Amino acid sequence: MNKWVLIDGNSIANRAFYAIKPLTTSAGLNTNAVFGFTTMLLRLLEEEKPSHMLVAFDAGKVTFRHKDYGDYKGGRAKTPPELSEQFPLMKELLRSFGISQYELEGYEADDIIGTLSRIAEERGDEVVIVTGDKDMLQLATDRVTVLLTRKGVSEVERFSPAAIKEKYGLEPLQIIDLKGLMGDPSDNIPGIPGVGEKTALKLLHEYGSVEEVLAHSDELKGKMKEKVEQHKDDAIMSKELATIFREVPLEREPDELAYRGYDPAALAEAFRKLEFRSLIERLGLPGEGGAAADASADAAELDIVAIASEDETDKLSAMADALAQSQGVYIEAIGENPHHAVVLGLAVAAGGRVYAAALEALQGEAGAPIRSWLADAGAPKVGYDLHKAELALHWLGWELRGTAFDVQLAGYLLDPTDTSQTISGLAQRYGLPAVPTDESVYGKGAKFKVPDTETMLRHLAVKADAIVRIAVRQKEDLERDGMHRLYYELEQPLSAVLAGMEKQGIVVNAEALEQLGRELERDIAATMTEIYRLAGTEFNINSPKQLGDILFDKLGLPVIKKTKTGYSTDADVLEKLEPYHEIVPLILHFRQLSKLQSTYVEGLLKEIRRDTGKVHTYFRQTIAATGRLSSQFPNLQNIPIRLEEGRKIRKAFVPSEEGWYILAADYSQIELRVLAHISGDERLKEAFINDLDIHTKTAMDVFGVKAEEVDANMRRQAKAVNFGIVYGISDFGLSQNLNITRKEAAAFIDQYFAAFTGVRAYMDNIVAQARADGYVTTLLERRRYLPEIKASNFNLRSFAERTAMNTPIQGTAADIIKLAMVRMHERLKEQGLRSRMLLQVHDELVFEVPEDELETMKTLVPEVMENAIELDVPLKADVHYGVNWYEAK
DNA sequence: ATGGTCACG
DNA sequence: ACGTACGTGACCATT
Repeated sequence: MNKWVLIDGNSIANRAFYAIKPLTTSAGLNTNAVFGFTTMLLRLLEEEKPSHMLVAFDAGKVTFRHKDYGDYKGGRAKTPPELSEQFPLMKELLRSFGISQYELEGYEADDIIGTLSRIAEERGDEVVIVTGDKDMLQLATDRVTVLLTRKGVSEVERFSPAAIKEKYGLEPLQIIDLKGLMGDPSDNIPGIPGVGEKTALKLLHEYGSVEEVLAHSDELKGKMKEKVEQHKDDAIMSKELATIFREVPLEREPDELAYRGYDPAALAEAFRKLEFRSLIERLGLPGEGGAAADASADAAELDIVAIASEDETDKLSAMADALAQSQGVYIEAIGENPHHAVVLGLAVAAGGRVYAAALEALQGEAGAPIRSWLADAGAPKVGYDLHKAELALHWLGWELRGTAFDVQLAGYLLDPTDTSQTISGLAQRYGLPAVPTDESVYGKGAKFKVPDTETMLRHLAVKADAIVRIAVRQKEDLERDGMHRLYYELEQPLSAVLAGMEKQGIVVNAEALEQLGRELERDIAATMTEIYRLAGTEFNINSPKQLGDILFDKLGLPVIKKTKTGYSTDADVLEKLEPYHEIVPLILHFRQLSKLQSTYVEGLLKEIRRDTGKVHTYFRQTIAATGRLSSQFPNLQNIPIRLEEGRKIRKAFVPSEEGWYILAADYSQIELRVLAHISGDERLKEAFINDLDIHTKTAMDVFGVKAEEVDANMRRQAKAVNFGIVYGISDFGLSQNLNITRKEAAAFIDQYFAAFTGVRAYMDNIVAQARADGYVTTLLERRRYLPEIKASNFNLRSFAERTAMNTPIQGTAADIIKLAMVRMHERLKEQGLRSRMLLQVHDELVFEVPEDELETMKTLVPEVMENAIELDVPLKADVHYGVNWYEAK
């Protein structure tokens, strides 16, 4: 059977444009929408394997719909020039792909697709329609599936008539009625004012169509009745406008749309013009002049000396001699966890050559000069993820010092939202010679395999060479963006501090955890038995699906919230269900216990190293978009504390030496202090200068009462408002958190802003600034781009606005504690202290301290933390110590 | 691999 | 009208 893929070109291009970060060719031509469009085409070709394919575009400014309704698409914002200039590129690219495209004066892409899908269906063919426009769901049938883009263009949702029924409770054709009732502001289709999706769906479930709703308008009540009756004509017209016209006079024969694949040379040429090097490589397209664009093409230009074994002493000594002129180094450590990574080898770009040596070649005597070069703090190294390399080498007994520049770290500062700072990606960004991706060399997942040594070493060499070139460009960029000092004075030094903490590790007392585990086990078993008894059957309580069946189908409890796959059973929901059935609190209890058991008892026990008796976390410096650290393998930044049962886990975290103590110091209200500083709000500053209880103070101002009139509940609510402010407040979010109505939440927020006018001004300004600049910054000039701040999609835009409010606050707090860590590291060394910094938990630093240093550390740590930076308000750090982490409270 | 849930700041 | 609090990581069940 034939399969047709019909693409709504304008819709997909639009989605791609707003979803994908700005991207230009070296000549400055915008290509982000083309890029998104291309990846979408590639995925469709791969996944759908179409026999026929067509991309339809809107044509002309006036369509037949304008004849009936002059205002059609009236309110729509103009297409930005950055996008319009990309349409010719897309059309040209389609020719290179050999994919048909079509546009017809007076008709929209929808109508062309509607007509073709009808024709294809009549021939008995299968059709897949790809669009971002929900209206097109009206075309779905047993043979016609509609793929709607989600999350920009990276994901699609597949709609058959059954899926539409499930999601909206409507037949495909009723989608037209839906739009008739609710209208569509983006096309200036009026619908009935005051009727949104929720109301429209309710009406349609009841009456079935626009006509039936209008016929029964007398059954409606109040405002609704009034509106419907007033806007009958609008509803009818809106429905007509939303109806896709399926009789467009096409001048094409169906078989002209047959897709026969692309010519690799033509496609490669098109990609080269667009500078889509990664795609050329990903598809294995021919390079310029026809040679395959594989690693060897680029590597051929490199002068590589590959050293596979320690017998190659001449080469090894040549490598050792060249190290003095070394520029770039790449150390290959395989595996996500650097404490268990396997080092394959390293490559050094030096003196016009790249030396690449396998680990085996470096382990003997001939490798000694290379090992001492690695350990030499006076020998500067430019590399990629040297933090990971340092840890991986550590467990081999090798040292790595003298990190001068790291392109992964610099890449993160230049764009902290770019989740994969790979050498291949960085090379592409700067228009440098292509570097094969690690995936293309090693494969991934179950298919991961180290190739022959020769190939592996060549890959390392290419990466070492690229590092040097990338570094040059990044240094310019860091300077340009004002992040030079942030990099050299903060992040780069911090990297070594973190590696030191991670190598040190922290002792976890296995016996203590096992004891706790046995107690949990008893409680879990008893709880399970009771749950099964009340449910009348045994089931997997850990399965949200099975649990949902028991609670909502078997026991008939009310459904509070749904997830996309079924009933929601999260703690929020269960708490609301507590009064209905005695099984509910038991499930909450079970959840709490099994979380502790699996993640914190069993999980942590697995991470204790046999050789050190410690857990060695990996603090990642290039993950969090705000500038915070993250912690993995295990995550030691989320050890329980809020509930006493879980808090006991902390008793297992103990000092590594007899008679030492765990000392923990945490910033008090650092984020609100930062907010006071950057907003300049006088009242908030005043509160901190006088060291008031900030939540009580907030309650006084929000509720307009005196200090002694603030009760626990008022303080709790004020605290939630303060959290909300830091997160980029919304009335809905606050109402959820406090279990109050949206109106009440909105009133709190208004009260807050009336009192803290400087905070309101800051929130307004930062959003405006993000709009104008496209990014926000922290106090130390850390930057985060927010392209979605201009999105027309309300959700995307709102999210970006909240992020604009939150990131400078969270990020500045992160800057400050990072500064404190670097200073603290220096002070410990300068003062010859034996105390060791072990952990950072966002606003807290954890140390192990010998008894005779307790007094010193009790003053030194808060002093360093409080003076890490000078703000308009004082910083405050509290310090506690004890024989374990639990007692340090 | 993905989604749901829950631990932390 | 829209559907939400900001930032993470680990575990389990399910595909």
